[in-house]
Amino acid sequence: MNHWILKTEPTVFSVADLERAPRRTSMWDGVRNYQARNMLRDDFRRADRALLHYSGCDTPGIAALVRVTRGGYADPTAFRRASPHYDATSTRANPRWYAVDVQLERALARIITLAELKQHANGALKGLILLNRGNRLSVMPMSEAHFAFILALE
DNA sequence: GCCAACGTTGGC
DNA sequence: GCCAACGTTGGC
Repeated sequence: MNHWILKTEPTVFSVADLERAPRRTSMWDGVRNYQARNMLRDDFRRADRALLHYSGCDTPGIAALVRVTRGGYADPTAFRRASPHYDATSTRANPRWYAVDVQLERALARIITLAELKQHANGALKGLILLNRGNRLSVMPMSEAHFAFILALE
């Protein structure tokens, strides 16, 4: 089983959106970065677990625990002209972009802030991609040890 | 294939 | 609002 961090701006997509969704499950779509795309397409598996990370907000940090319920499949938003994520170069026969489905396992009792995670950047969380300087990836792999450590901070 | 310019991300 | 970092674009 793989472990992931999924980054989102809470004003765009939040834990509340997952709570409202049928079966608390949403498509994770709109990713338009090749490195992230490759992970969604090739490495995401049903039953993988992921931490939802809020960025671009007052208090960046980990907000929820989710489960992957469907591995990579062609991102349908790339096919829709009206979608902000529309990409004419992505076709059903040869999709360029991929999505996965995630289900909310639970919101965390509190936001585990990025500032708090950084305190462990040279210790237990050494190597965590989220903490890399200038990191902009919206989908990141993480080790099971890092995953467990972060949850234990809750 | 190189690389400068540009746009975007995202923490602070 | 600032700025560092990065990805993409496009001219050559």
